[in-house]
Amino acid sequence: MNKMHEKIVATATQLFEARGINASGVDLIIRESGVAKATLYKYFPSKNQLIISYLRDKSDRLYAWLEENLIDKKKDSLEVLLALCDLFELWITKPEFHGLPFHIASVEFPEVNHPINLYSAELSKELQLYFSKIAKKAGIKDPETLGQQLMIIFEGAALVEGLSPGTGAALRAKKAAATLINSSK
Amino acid sequence: MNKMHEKIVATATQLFEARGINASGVDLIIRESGVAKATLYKYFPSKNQLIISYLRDKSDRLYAWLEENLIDKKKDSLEVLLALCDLFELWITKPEFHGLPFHIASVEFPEVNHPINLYSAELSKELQLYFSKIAKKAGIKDPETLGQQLMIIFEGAALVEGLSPGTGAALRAKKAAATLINSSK
DNA sequence: TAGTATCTAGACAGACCTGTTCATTTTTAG
DNA sequence: CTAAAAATGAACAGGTCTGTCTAGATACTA
Repeated sequence: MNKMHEKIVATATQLFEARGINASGVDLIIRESGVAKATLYKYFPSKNQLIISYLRDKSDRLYAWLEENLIDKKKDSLEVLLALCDLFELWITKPEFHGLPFHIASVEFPEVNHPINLYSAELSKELQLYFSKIAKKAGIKDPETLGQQLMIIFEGAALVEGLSPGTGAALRAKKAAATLINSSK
Repeated sequence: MNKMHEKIVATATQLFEARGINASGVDLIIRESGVAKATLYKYFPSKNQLIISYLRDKSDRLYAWLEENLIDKKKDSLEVLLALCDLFELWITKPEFHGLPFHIASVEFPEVNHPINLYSAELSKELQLYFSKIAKKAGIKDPETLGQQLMIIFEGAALVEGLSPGTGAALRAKKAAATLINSSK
């Protein structure tokens, strides 16, 4: 895509995840990215639009990373579902992980009709659908239920891992997920 | 306690949960509570202290409500653990529920050394301990693991319920919790 | 009723926020 | 090489934020 666009999103991503979205002002973003304010406002008509671009970008990258790592799995087996859980455990224990972006955004913009809250809800549903789709392919009886349950577990794990790092939350979440998958065959 | 203190915390609670913590300025809190700014700053030397009082108060009320509703359960049985899950499902589906307070606070103040982030982590550990304690009394083999897993599930459910209301997240979380409890006997 | 402690309204400082504008410089393309 | 397009830096407007301070009204206590 566009070089400036990318640079701004990359810098915003860093700042949003390190300091929070509301705590990362436009002046800080332009200083850190070395871009003029008028340029930022050329590519993003408002800070809200920049936040939405950041959320979209993070989701895209997550799905790309998941697909890349699931490519060699049999698409219609429990194996792929368990591999997905492994990947989530890996993802949320990475040192650079800072919580599910759309979830953080929905907390920072809690008003139900705020565009960022609405978009966060969309991304959340998207992720839930992704889980359910893979559960269905794996032959799970009620894939929608299991899909949502797995998402609940990993969202919770992301939270607890962030709040109490090093207490094994991600690993225990994965084990809980495995138990649940086995009970849902 | 003190009347002013209570009134300020009550108003702050309402605003924090409806609009977010950072979006609820001191000026708004005093206007809504009908208290002078100097009075607020007499009881709370800073807004941070008010936030911490709010977090403490919410936790206290939660534990009091849980204890009150668990009082007639046999303290050393699976029954009490399942009742606890029932109560959490009930709690997070209440219309006035707006997410786990300490979790929201930790997202709004993500810097790891910020006093509110530190206090949120404390409250999170407190809740995990509460789960583990009850799991232990219920005779669970590894109560610490199950305690954390249950907390992960209900934190996740609180999130998903908030982000996608009406999709049955809380109920499915409770069923997942029951499955997990049965596998941990 | 007198005196003390408490609360009130409001102005104020100093910092930060988003978004706009404009003259100047740099980059790009033919 | 030249002309158009893009990016820069800086100032500006209008608003918000936390926290301080003061002068006067109100409430409690003895």
